[in-house]
Order: sequence, then C-alpha cells, then structure tokens
Amino acid sequence: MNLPATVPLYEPSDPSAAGSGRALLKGQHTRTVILDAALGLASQIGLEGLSIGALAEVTRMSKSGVFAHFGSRDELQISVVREYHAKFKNEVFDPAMLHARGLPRFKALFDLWVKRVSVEIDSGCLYISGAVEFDDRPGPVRDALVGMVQDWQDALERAIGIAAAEGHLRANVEAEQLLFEVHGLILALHHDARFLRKPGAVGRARAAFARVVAHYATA
Amino acid sequence: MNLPATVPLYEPSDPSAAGSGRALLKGQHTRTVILDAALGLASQIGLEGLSIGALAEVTRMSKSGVFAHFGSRDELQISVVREYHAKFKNEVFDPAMLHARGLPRFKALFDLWVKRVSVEIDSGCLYISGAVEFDDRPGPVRDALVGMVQDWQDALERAIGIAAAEGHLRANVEAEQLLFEVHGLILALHHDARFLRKPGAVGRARAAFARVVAHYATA
DNA sequence: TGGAAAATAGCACGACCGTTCGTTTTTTTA
DNA sequence: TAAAAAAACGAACGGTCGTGCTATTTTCCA
Repeated sequence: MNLPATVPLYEPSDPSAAGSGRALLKGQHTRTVILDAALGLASQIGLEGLSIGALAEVTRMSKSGVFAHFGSRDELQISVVREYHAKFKNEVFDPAMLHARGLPRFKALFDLWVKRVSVEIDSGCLYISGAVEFDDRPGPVRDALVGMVQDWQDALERAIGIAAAEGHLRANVEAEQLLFEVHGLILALHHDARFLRKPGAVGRARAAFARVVAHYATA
Repeated sequence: MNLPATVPLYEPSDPSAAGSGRALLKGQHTRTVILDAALGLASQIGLEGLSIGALAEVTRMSKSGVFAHFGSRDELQISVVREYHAKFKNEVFDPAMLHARGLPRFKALFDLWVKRVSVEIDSGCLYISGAVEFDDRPGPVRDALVGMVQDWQDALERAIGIAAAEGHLRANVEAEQLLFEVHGLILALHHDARFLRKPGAVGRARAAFARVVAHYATA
C-alpha cells in the first residue's frame, strides 16, 4: 500500500532528520492538533459537514488562524483524508504485514479492518462515508479520496494474489471478485453496526469471510 | 413491506376516492412537483445537502413558497425519504411480489434491487447515502430513515423465510446471516459502480448472489 | 359570481459559511 | 538580545442558510 504519487502524504518523512524525534516547529504542531480535531469532527458529521468555524471553536483558535494552515477548505478536507489514510495504514496495513505471506496476512488484513470499522463505532470510517458523500461531487477532494481507497484496494488485491501464489487459494482465483465480496462484508458491517445499531454484525461478517475464503481456497 | 405505523406515507391512499383519478388540489400538485425535484437533488448531493433555496430555484418558486409546504427543513427531508420509500416500493417490491413465492421471489427482489442501484448510476440510493449521512446524527430524519430501511430489510427477511418454508432454501437457514451477505453485495455494487466507477460490478454482484444462494440452498 | 380559504410571494432576521487583509503576538534565528 | 520570520488574531465582506412575518395572488366552493 503505497501512496499514489499524485496525492503524497502531506508530511513526507523528514529527509534531514529522518526518524529522529526532531522537535516540530510550532506551526507544524498546531497543524497536527487541528488535523486531529478535524479527523474526529469529520468522522462524526462527514467531510462536508466539516467547518472551519467549528474547528476553530474546538481548538480554541481564531477562524483565520485555522484557515491559514490550509489556505482553502478543499485543502483542509484533503489533508484530513490524508491524515486518515496514514492512520489507517498504521493501524491496519502495517500490523498485518507482520503476518506470514499469503492467507495469514490476508486474514490479518480483514481482521484488523473489521476491528477498525467496528471499534470505530463512535468515529466512523472516512473511506466509507467519503465514498458516499463524494460519489457525485467531482473535484480535488473526490480525486484524493478515490486515490486513497484505490490504494487500499490495490493492497488487498496484492495480498490475495500472493495467497494464490503461495497455494493458499486456488491458483486462478479472481482477485477482484473475492475483493468485491469481502468489501461488501465490511460495508454491511458498517451499515448494520453504525446505522441500524444491530448487534451481532461483527460475528456475521467474520462468519461470512471464513465461508468466502473457504470457497476460493478449494473450488 | 408495509410502512411502519410511526412513519406513514405522507399521502395516504385517499379513502374517499380510493384509486380514482381524483383531481389534485393545486397545493398537492405543487407539493408533488417540489418533492420530485427534491428527490433528484437529494439523490445527487445527499439529504443534508438539500436546501430550500436551491429547491426554490429549480421549481421557480419563492423560498417561502416552498417552505410553506413543509413547515421545516426536517419535515422536508422526511417527506423526501417517504417519497423515495414509496418509489422504491413501486419499482422493486411490488413487481417482485408478482413472482412465485419462495426463491423466485427472493431472486426477483435482488434482481430489481440491483437494477435500481446500478441504473441509478446518476441518482444514487437514498437508503445508502442516508444511512451514512445519518448514522451519527440523531433526530427525526434519522428515525424515519431507520424505519424505512428496517421496513425493507424486514420484507427481505420475510422472503427468505418463505423460501425456506417452501423448501427452496434449507429449513434452518439463518435469514439474518443471508440477508447480511446479500446486503453487502448491494453496498459493494453501489460503492464500486458509483464511487470508483469500476466496470463489471453488476456482474460480480450477480455472480456472488448466485453462489451465496446456492450455499444456503444445499449445505 | 362573490366571498372564504388556500397558495404563493416578498422581505427581513440572525446565524453561519469560506475567505481576505492588516495588525499583533509569538517564535525562530543570527 | 535584536532583527527577521512565522503564527495567530480580529474584523469585515459577500453569500447562503432556515425561518418568521405580512401582503398579495390564486384557487376553490356555495
């Protein structure tokens, strides 16, 4: 899961002091604080609901102070998406990569993904809410969002391919089809848990996943 | 699929002249025109994006003229949801009921559902976008939305139950589990077709559906 | 056909929106 | 520590938002 070249992380790994705990400039620190608040806010009321005024209130800054960090609302929204992408990578993708290549890794990806969507019962998934909010709204924010989601799906497809290569799934598995079905489980989980507040959704998602994988392993 | 008692259709089937083509009062006609426009608008930009000003412009009325028909923004949004519910019932539920009880009917429900979500490539599904928009926003609009979606899911669950009773699915089928998986396919279809604009999503949804049904028929 | 009732328009309000700009405060650096 | 640079503020702008009034127009019915 690499970031697409057209939408790089806003904060490239510092080349001059890579990895070191170099003290942040004041501005960068504030920016991070704002972005954290924005992430929480956007997760609750959506990217479109994000307002600079509300953000200023939460961070106890002036509107213009907040605004200056981004230069436009679009840029703010895009920054939030990038922030979410980075966090998602840290919490889901990276830990899964520690598992053995093939099916174990793919299972770990799904498992962590489920945790993220269901634990996030109070904070929503920006990929999902963003997809719905921007499916009909062209512009830079949509483009960034599509790039991020595509990036994540590519990573999953790669994991499936590896599982096939390792012989954990049948060799001619249609990665796109399997991904489609598994993604559907996550979306249904998100829907039932967050919107309908229906208990048992996590269990249903896991059960279905096991069945789907079993099908693509043998048949 | 009956409407929940707490959120009845705004336009109950006229008891005095049931079914007849009774001339609409002018106001009712205008209301319908507004609601149609609102449905289109809400499908594009979401229920939250719906504004009375934009609606007035589209219908070439004054803002206050539009407003007077609903009395509040909440009521407008709820009316739109009800309108969508009625249309969904007409286009998906009712035609499917003409099919034979059991699996044929359930298959018809899914098929028409797929058509609605994919044909609606330019108009979005209010159940899906609404679910995401209002999963964290308590209030009467959310309540109405949950009621409608629940209503639809109940209808599907009933159809599954009948299919089991008819012997088309195994007797002890967990209707909720099957519904969960099938719903996921619709959500994935919506996501891939509308947001990612990825071709082939309809075929993937149909293929997966056949496989899921086959599994719950035999095993 | 005239009077009651319904429908629509017009206008104003307070609130919030994103954004601009000049000023002031804080931080960094030489 | 003083000058330079960065950061944050405060006030204002033009818009749009939902909503409340009071007219005016249109539609309906006796």
